Amino acid sequence: MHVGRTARERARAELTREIKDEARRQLAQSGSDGLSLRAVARQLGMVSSALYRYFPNRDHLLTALIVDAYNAVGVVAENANAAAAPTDLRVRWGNVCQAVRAWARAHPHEYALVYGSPVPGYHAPEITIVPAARVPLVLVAIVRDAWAGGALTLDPMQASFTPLLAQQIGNLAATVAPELPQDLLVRALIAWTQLFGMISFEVFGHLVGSVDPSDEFFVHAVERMADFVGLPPSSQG
Amino acid sequence: MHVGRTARERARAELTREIKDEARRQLAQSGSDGLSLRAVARQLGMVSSALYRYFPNRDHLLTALIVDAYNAVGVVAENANAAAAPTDLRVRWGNVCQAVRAWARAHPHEYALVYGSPVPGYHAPEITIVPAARVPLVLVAIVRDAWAGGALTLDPMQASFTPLLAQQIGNLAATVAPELPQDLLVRALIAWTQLFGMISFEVFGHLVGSVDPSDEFFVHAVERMADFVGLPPSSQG
DNA sequence: GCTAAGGGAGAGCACCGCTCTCGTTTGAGA
DNA sequence: TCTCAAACGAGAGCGGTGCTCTCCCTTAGC
Repeated sequence: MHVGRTARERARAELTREIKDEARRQLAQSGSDGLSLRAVARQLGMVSSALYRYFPNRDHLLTALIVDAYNAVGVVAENANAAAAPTDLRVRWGNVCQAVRAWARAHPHEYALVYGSPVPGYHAPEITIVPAARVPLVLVAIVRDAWAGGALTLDPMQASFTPLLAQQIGNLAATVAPELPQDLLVRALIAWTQLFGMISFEVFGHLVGSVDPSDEFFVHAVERMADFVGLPPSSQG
Repeated sequence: MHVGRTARERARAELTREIKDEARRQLAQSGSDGLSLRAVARQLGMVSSALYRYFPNRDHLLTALIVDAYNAVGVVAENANAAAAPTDLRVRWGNVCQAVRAWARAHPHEYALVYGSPVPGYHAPEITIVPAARVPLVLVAIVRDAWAGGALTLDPMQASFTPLLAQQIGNLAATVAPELPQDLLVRALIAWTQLFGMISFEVFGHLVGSVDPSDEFFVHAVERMADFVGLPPSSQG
């Protein structure tokens, strides 16, 4: 594996990882604003300027953490999806939603880094696109399986799309789910935004006055959105 | 009105307002991280320490801006609701959602300040609770009117609530909509989270790969969520 | 073995939030 | 009307930040 890697290269890779680990540790404690390059360097026993050999500036370090966070929540969602019987679509759906929520609650600052306000002056670089798509792709995969299996409890309707929206959804479908009726893809998108809206409200404290703790509201809403996309009742029930 | 207000008191009130205005100006340009007390003071021709006579620290200034932002979006929602015929529930619903989205797009940094990641170490003080409730209260008001008028297109079901959730919803209903079936209130909550999830995704750039520009997706989703809560078709159509 | 690139240390710049001290101004009560 | 405490602005200063630049040592490839 590490053929041709010199000692210097290995040291660089390792230090890069250590910097990210320490940065993630501080991020988890203090949030992205509290993440200080100087503090990271201090913790690693080096001087702050040395850190710039590995990351050109603070934003690049944050970007690396963002990519890692996207991948972390993506893996969690994929595993949750794979843990259920492939034919039990509703359990898969519920597992994925629960897994994303659990990850968000366990890593609120990383969640905020990714799904909260973008860092000022910061615009998501291309590197984040693929990892960012992992969770929605899992959700779409479930809907695709439901459609392919003829299991959906509602008939997709086509009529009500404006031309531009139909085109946008068509383009999106072409890359992620060509065979899926547009109506279903739109419903999945809506469920996707609802899921993260709900999680964000919980993690950021907007549910405190209404449904907090929100565990039961969450499972209820997830079921309702599973209804909304047309998933059949759990085969196990 | 200003009986008993000394010149000093009036000057203090005015300067406090000017500080907030200038802070809001900088917030709109640079985001909350870019908001600097020193820069605000500089712009106002005073020295930074003088600013601490008016706000004990940066967080208090941010809190004032948060309250203002909640009220701003709340007013916008209330006006949009009032602008439609009271009986045309779906138009009211659509107006409110569109108004909130428009405000968010026009003031992305203020939106991020309120609905994005909470500032590190910052926990929403009580003063924000009432202003924060204005938008959801408008949504609930529409659902209440629909229920009171017998206009809803679906029958609320009661069965599927767990005890804790039923209790939470009951408590919430007691303070905002005592006569509303719990099922309807839950549906409104879900629609509320969907609305802000969708707006956050748009403002924070998470829809770039899928439905962007998202105007038409937004109106479609709003209609779908109006269906979801059971609002009847527009009486004007 | 030489040389160029890689990498750490340190000083320094301009900024930040915040505190403290020191005069000045203001306004309310004696 | 005079007094005196409170309110207020200016300035210096502390410890922190991101980032740059220079210096010097080490490493790796020719």
